[in-house]
Amino acid sequence: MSDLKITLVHAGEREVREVTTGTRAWELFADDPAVVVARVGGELKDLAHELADGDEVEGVLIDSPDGRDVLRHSTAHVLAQAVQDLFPAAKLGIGPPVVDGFYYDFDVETPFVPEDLAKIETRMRKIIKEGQKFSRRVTADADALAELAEEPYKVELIGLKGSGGAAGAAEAAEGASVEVGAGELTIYDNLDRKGETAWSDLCRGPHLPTTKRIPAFKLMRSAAAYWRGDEKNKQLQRIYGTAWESKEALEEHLHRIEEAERRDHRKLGRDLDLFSFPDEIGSGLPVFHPKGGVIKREMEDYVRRRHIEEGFEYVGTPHIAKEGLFHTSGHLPYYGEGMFPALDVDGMDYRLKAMNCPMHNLIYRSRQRSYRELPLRLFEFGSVYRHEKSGVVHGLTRVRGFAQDDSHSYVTAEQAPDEIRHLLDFVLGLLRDFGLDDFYLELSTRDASKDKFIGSDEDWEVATKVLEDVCVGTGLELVPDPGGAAYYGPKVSVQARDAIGRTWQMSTIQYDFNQPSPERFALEYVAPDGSRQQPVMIHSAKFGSIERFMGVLVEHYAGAFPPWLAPVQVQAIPIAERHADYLHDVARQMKPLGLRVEVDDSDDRMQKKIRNAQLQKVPFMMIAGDDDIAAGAVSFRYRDGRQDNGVPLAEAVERVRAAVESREQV
RNA sequence: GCCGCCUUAGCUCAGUCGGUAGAGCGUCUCACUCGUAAUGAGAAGGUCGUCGGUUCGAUUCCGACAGGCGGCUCCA
Repeated sequence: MSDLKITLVHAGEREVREVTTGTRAWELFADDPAVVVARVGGELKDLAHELADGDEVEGVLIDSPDGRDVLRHSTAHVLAQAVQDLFPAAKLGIGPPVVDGFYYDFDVETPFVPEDLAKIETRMRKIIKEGQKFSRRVTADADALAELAEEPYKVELIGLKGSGGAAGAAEAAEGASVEVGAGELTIYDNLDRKGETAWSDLCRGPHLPTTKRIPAFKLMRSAAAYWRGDEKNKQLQRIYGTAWESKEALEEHLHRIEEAERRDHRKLGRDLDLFSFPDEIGSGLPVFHPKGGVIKREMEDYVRRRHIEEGFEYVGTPHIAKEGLFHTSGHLPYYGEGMFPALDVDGMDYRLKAMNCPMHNLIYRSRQRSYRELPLRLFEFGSVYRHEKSGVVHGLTRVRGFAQDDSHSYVTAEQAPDEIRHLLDFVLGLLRDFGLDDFYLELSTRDASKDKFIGSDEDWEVATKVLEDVCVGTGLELVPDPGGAAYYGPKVSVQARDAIGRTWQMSTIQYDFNQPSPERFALEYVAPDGSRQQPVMIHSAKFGSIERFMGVLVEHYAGAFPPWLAPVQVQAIPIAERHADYLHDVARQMKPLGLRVEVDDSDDRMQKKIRNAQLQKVPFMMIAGDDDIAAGAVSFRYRDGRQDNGVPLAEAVERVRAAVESREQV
């Protein structure tokens, strides 16, 4: 029983303590029930971990990111135990923590139904109440294989670990590393009050001390998922759940989900009469109603004007082309299954275009180009059609036909960095004008081990370096995305966070040295010395897709658009029928200014009219009764219920006009 | 594309243990004209997603297809 010196780290302060051999981590935190695991020498350990001389120990709180992961992973174990109690034939997959929750995969004969989830949840509550201990046990591979002989998926994971070490396990499946870590193989036993093993699972840990330390959880849904994330593998049944440090935190989480549902653009699109997806047209093919058309037109007008201001020339290209064009561009061999099948026209195969660049290349190539013309910037709203798999179509954010605000800048290699910088500034300014001002960049690069990328290593290196330098120069957060590049070149995308913190990828800038090459479109320009040189093309989409961007805007604003985008900017509401003419007069003064004003002269009561305008999320309700008319004024009501009564007419008109012009929210 | 669930009036949803259906909101008509989120009365509106099967009889049971939802895979 010699003494050990350990360092206790707490809130940035370090305290050296002497403890006796055999001291376990929990003894340091006995007075703090929020500590659920310990960070020892930088690694998370169970509270039952035995301390060694020189250890640095820090308590990890249940409401910290690591603490929540441990809580959620432990809850996943309880889920698995409950499932195997109720469905003894269920084989275990993996059960990692994920953002806001956890899941566990099971191989079962029949998929789970909602009633099963309710039963499983009840069983889980019982296990939690029993206060089972999570007990760690180190095992040899051979012993683990024998013990888990009835669990084929666990056996597979052990085999992968054996073959490839940590890398093998990491590749086994996203999340599989929680089952088998880099070091020794461990099994966690759940011990009941009597100390008997109630259930066991192969697991790296760490875990909560006991199941009783799970304060709040809920099973969310079940769905199929491919084993190890591979389409070719068997589908297992995945149960998703969430777990939190308190009932309140769980409630808040569920509330956030409700809030996201309230903002769902598919629902708001119908409620606000913006767009629809008629069955008769086909899946993923939206139609815009007049009110959605206003928003779409405002977006288009804005982005067309901005492109012209930034030196782009507006062009137009058709929706279909002979198949050979997409062989030349390289799209067909690489992404053919993403395009709609060919149309036979007089024995010749035509394709709906899935991208605009090949056609812009033909505009470039329509005559000889001089270096004096570069950068040559082409822009259009290109309607493209992509044969998205039936299961992925989603509202406006994943459609089969959409308009890209697509541009291609043809530049010399030397001009490329400046052009990219220029485009990035353009994009960021645009996003800000649409109310998105929290973003980061993602740099998608080639995965050299995959053959879906064309071009030489040197060219890829140069292109990637150019993009990276520009990105770093912005000072924005930069996240790498290895393997995410287009087949023809690396890509930088701007990720914008919306009003409730979700991130969306819309704007992209791509560096392409492949399509201009002699094997493809053989684009050239005449250099100052008279030689023929190959330009670089920079693909760029600001909204990305008009449709997707609108969907995101609907959710970002929860349908309450700023006046400049609002389909109806002013809803005029007479107090009584006799006040309608006055408001029609005011509307006549506003309309020449381009303002979208409607007078509600229906025979509803004015309270009802206000309610309707409120539900339609109209930014300005303009009300007039006897008092207003006598004063030559109107009264405003805003969406938040705020009132501003007796505003003189001239001032009222100017207020609306200024709000629209400044693109501010009201 | 794969797995599961779903599809009844314009919308949200009841309902029929197999005998062809209801409500609220909305729409239309009439009356009412009211100071900041729902005036009252009346009416219209559905081959119960489509096609096929079982059955004396199918909206209901079975199958296929289409569309939707939640995931997985994918996302140039």
